[in-house]
Amino acid sequence: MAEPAYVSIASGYARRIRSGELPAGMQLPSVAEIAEQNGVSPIVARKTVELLQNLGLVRTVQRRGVFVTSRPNLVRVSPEHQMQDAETTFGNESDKKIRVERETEEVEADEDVANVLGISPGVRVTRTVTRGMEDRRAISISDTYQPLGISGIASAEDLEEAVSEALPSPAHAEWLKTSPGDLAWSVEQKFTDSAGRVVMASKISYPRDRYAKFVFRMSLKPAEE
Amino acid sequence: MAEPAYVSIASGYARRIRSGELPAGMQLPSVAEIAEQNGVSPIVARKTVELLQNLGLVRTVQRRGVFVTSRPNLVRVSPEHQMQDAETTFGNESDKKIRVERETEEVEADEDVANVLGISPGVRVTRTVTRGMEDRRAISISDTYQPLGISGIASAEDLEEAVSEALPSPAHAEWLKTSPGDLAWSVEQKFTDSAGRVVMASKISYPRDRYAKFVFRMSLKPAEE
DNA sequence: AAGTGGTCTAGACCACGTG
DNA sequence: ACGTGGTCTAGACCACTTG
Repeated sequence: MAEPAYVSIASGYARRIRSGELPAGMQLPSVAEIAEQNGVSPIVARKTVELLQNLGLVRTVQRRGVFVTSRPNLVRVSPEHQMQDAETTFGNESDKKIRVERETEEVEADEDVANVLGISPGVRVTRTVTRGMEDRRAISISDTYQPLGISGIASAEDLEEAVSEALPSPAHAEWLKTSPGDLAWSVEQKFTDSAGRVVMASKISYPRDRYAKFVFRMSLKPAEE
Repeated sequence: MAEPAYVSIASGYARRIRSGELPAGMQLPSVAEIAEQNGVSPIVARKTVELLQNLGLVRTVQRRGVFVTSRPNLVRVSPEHQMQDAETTFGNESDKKIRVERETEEVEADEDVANVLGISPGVRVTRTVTRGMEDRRAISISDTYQPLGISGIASAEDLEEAVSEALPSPAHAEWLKTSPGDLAWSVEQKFTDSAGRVVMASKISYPRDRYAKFVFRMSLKPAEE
């Protein structure tokens, strides 16, 4: 039960990236070159790159090459409110300019949305699409739903967030510029008020190659009653 | 830019699994059969299975086959305290018997541990290994470090958790029975007291095929000061 | 003995970005 | 025109499980 070739080759690159020998933005050898240098077939070299990609250490750009991730430690700190300003969400994590754009419209709730909000399908709700970018690269996109007449989360008392990996919706995939079949980080948020009503629900997608970790900070002190 | 074959084949299986047509525990056709049935080569059929695996819908068992995940909705609810009893951690999520075993020893802090706890390398600390299993299957393993003389988290005021995917340590991989190169969910916990001292730090690994989501619940009400 | 997943070889074509 | 990542074919061997 020896270590597969692609694991040991990837370990070498991982060590050199973590040590700083291969700095952010540097281009790695092409798949063909990795294959040649290590005496393996291209398909094994490709698995090497896939593993490094899943580890968040490199990202591949179609028809250009493999690059060391520019921001391996970008973290997403929770709680994040989709309606707050960009600086509060990402401000302390980045030195680059982050921009957020929003579009709001009134739509009829489909089955999923109705289910989350606890209303009937077809009822009209407010939908806000929020797109975040750093420089010119997409770093997030979300669909936020609220019952009509509610805006903001002032009345919210509790927040539940579920982190998973999932195939993004077509609209999310297009904004994040992910390839078909690529997974994305998915965070589903649910804000509830003291009566247990859901006042806001969001589904946020993040490109996997931009986030190394998801950080949650919480106080263990009891809330005042 | 059409959809790759392995994505569309996987979508079909995903739909049938989600609809319940393929129930939990059912064995999927073998890679060779999937290849034949869909008129593609085995390597494409294999990518199909890999995608379903990354979606958490199936899990593969070496030399036996591919099976629909038995518990696609098992969630890990935070905050989880490594020292608490198993029922509190997992109780409301499972109807099967969950067992936790612990081993505590005194060790010298290596560089990583010293760094997290804010002490010098070589200083002796308490290390607790916690292993969780459901039925006979491993569902978690963690290394918990505490400064000597502190036990429990009674003095902790804040908790920070970082979720990522990572290659598990050899000891973790062995317990979780993952193959070399397999990623695992990794949660790094840090409990700090009012003076900002780290009173407990844990690194927990979870097998990816056992957890569909990581859920965090938090109160938005201000803590009492 | 047969079947399985996991790894691997040695090729191939495509669409697209760069020089 | 060339190199790139992405996809794909048609085979192969291994270690192990199951019947």
